[in-house]
Amino acid sequence: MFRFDLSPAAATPLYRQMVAQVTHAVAAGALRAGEELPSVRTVAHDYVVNPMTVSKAYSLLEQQGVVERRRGMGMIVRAKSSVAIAERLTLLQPALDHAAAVARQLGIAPDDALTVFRQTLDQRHEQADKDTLHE
Amino acid sequence: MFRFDLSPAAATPLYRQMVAQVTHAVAAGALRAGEELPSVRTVAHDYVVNPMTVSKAYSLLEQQGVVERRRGMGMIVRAKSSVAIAERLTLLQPALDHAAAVARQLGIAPDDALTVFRQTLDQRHEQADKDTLHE
DNA sequence: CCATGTGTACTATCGTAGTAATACAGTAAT
DNA sequence: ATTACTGTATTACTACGATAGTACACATGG
Repeated sequence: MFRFDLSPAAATPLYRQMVAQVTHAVAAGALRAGEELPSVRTVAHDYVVNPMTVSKAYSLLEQQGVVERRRGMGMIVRAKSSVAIAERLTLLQPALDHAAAVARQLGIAPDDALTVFRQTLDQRHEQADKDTLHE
Repeated sequence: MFRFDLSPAAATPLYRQMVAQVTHAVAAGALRAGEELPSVRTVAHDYVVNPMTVSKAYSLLEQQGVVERRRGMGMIVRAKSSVAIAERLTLLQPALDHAAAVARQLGIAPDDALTVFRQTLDQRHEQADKDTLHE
């Protein structure tokens, strides 16, 4: 079952965090067509969030065509199981644009920015591997 | 005189945009110690925002020790003219962290993310060069 | 049918953050 | 003192996110 990673304190609202995470998981193929999302009430209970907040996120996901709402039965993933690498890069682009803009404002050389980004990516991968072992 | 680049429609509030831009400019050495920032009312007029919004940004900048407020006289840059590359990279880090997190959620290989980031950086540099010519 | 599980509509309320309006406070030159 | 700049404190308005409660709609299995 899909697991969220929610930060109530973050600046980005909870329902947007959910939307982004499901969208990314579907694009990456971690969530496949036909899979069920956890029920509104389950998520609300597990993450101590209001059911309507979850429902709001699911509604948005339906608008985007990512999931299919089935009243009385739960939500299932609608999109094709995995998305082409090109489309996934499109989703990544905004984050990269922002990072590049900041780098420029700071007068940081592209090479330096790239080096640090490489380190950051490596760290995340190591961390992820650890997490996987613990499951 | 320093120029802002404000997007009223953006998700990040105006006053935070200002804080970030001044902070970055000072760190990069584009704004040097003793330089004056444009007056609250000037900025308010030029960018069609409320003077208090500008003042709020300036207050935050003072708290951070970046500028010095002088009632009746305007704000001047207080920090040393330029900051070590290491510290500038610290300011860049959050943006890179976010990009790396999204890349992982999307299941994008580090090499692919790096490649796209390199392209993005290059585009920004070309664009910046063009802008400079037009000034 | 009914109990229990799904998701939803609607309305009201609360808290917070961002922004705006007004009136005030300090400096400098005339 | 006056004028014309500077920044500021206080207060209020507004929008948005999140919550709460209630009532409803659909599916499934007993």
